[in-house]
Amino acid sequence: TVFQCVKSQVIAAMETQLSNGPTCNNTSNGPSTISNNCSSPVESGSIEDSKTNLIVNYLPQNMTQEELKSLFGSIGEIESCKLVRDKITGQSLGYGFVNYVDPKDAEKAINTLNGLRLQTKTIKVSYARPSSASIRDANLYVSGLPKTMTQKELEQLFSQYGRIITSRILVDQVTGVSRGVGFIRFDRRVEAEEAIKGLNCQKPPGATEPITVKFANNPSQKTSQALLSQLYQSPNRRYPGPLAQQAQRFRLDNLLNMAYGVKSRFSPMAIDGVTSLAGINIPGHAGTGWCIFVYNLAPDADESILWQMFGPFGAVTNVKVIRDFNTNKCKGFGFVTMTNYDEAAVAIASLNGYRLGDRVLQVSFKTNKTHKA
DNA sequence: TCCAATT
Repeated sequence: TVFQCVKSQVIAAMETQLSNGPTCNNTSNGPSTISNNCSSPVESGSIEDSKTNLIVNYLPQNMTQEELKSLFGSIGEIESCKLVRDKITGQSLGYGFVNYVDPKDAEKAINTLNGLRLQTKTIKVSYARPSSASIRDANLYVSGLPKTMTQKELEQLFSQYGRIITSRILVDQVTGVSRGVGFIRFDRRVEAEEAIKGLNCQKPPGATEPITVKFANNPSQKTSQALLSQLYQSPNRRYPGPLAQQAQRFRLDNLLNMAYGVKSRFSPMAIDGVTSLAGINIPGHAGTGWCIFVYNLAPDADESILWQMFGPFGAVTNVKVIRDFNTNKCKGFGFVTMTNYDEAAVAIASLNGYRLGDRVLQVSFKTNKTHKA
């Protein structure tokens, strides 16, 4: 069976060479990392590790850098903030960096925002390791795993080769049973290389078949290749003169739309319902989104509770707890701004009457009162 | 047989 393992890899390598067709994978789920895999300065032992710089993973695909800054800005003053995007398509790669002014705010952000549910994702907030080539391309793809192997057992098998940053076993979306494939991300590439040498084509303890261990594909590269491959097949690719450029741009937009549901700022499809309604006086609509009034918050309520309540319903661009100027305690209400009307409406319908502690919340679109009653 | 983890 070891021979079969090697043979299957040779065939797989051939197929990789041959297949450049478009792909569409929108089936990603949230993270399922066991244990605390945060890279803290203490764990990595380097005195030079930043205590203010955070990496944020598993962000929703449609989340913008402004929304990221708004979310983490509710904790404390931000020095800089960056959402990482694909260099070619501009698509969010689902992670970003937040650098605080005060290390205490970075710690607070980990404690309050790590594990926050946003739409279909559960975000991960941890200290960013110092950027270096040695930590890149340290992700392994593992296949042929026994269906009974757990994530913990997978980590135990690989942990002898280095520090594991994340691990995951893919499961059937319907049955929840293991698909026998997974991922292991090590702290360093050299650790991943050693794990391949030690575990590829080997049988895990108790297993009847050997596993395959190799470097994982880079999802962002795959995205770019699929899109460029389609662009290359367009009829006017041989004459990329001035006239063709607008069409190319348009074509790329349509490809992005079809493949990923993207509405880029160049596309006519970016003109959605909210944009076309701008200027019309509608309750709760503030031009930049839909403002929601939240009443009956506790005196100690803070912004994070609003993010936690409204974030799962869709794109939230801003939250604010109204506080007494002198006591700094919440005056019992706050506001949430959401980008999309539909998501705001569902959030209101779901959260109005919601019991938070011993209080029943009142949630509605903000009304436009010009004077006090 | 592939999840958006290093600016």
